[in-house]
Amino acid sequence: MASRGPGQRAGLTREAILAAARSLLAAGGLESLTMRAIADDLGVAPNALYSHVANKSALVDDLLDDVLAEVAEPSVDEPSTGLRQVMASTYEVLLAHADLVPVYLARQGARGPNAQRLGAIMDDLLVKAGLAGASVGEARRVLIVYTIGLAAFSAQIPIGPGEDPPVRPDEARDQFARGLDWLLAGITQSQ
Amino acid sequence: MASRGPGQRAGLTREAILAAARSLLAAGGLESLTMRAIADDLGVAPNALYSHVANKSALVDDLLDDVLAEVAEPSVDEPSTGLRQVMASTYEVLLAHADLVPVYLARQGARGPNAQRLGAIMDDLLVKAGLAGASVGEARRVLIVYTIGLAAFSAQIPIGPGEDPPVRPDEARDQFARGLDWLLAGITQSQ
DNA sequence: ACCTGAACACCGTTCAAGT
DNA sequence: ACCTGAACACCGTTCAAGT
Repeated sequence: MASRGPGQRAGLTREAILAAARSLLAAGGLESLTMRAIADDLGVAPNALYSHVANKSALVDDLLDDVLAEVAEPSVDEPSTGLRQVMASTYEVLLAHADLVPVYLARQGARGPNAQRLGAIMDDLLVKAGLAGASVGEARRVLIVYTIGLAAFSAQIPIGPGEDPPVRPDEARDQFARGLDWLLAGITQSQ
Repeated sequence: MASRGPGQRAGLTREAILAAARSLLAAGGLESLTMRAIADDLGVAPNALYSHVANKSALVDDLLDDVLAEVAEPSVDEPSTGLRQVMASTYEVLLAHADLVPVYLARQGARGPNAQRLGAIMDDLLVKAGLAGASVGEARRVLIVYTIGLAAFSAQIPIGPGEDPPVRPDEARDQFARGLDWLLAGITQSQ
């Protein structure tokens, strides 16, 4: 390591920091995501990160919203089908980033631009399904909570009494789809 | 503080430690629950706790299962009503311990004796409702995930896009009940 | 068996200084 | 503006010792 003195640039970027955070998360899970580890991977002093990120919390917020960019928008206008598509895509994206799911749960649950975009899409479909007023927001929240919750369950984060055998990915997917159908049936038939 | 030397008893108990942990949690939330703070409240050195608790993780596990002891068992045999009762009671108990809800989510989600007991009760009701085989466990997990998820949402832990006004307790309760009805309708009608 | 003092190996974050 | 060194105020946990 040819060392830099103070004032010498390391070419640090916000995007480079996020990338390092992602690979750290993928490799060692949530508990290995520390500012010091990120700095270490980038060959930089821990406090150098604070020139590009306000604090760890803001960094994690960015991480969470970035993932939601991968969620596919529905390809049809029919409400039930459309909702099934967005929620299924969200579920798959969350499973693909299983290490982040506990963060969505414990933390605020993403409030960035991508979360906003998906929320608006869901609301549109719910209105098309005949919901109005407060029940639109209610149904949206129920669907989101259900999806993150099931993703947490499928992502090896055991919930509830623990005798059950470990869930296989395809079984988890079926289970998610079945519960989602239950919910959508209840939501649409209640109008 | 008349100080004790090494070897002198402080009258420490596992139950006293749990009580201190609970009040710390109630006062300052999850982030104020540290081994050192517990020790401080009990007038004891931090490492003294390790004579009564294996580690912080085990302590939190006990905390989580203790809360579930408050959940009321259903008073009727009719499956839908019984399930509505257990889940509603669980929801209320979780809301009464809002500070613990993120822990249920992020962490394993309780595997102690009380969690087992409630799981068995739910399974009984689901079987009475006509479910069989794998769908019993599926339905139970869906109901548990939904209940903890909605409790998290109601307990001021925002989930999803964030324009919504803060949810009032009674609104949250209504929302939980509505989604639960959706789920139960879907679960029972699918048989 | 139960507790203390001291220490280890960490955290996130701030501050002053260098270029 | 971007980075470093050093430090602050914390963590959970372990180890050796005292009674």
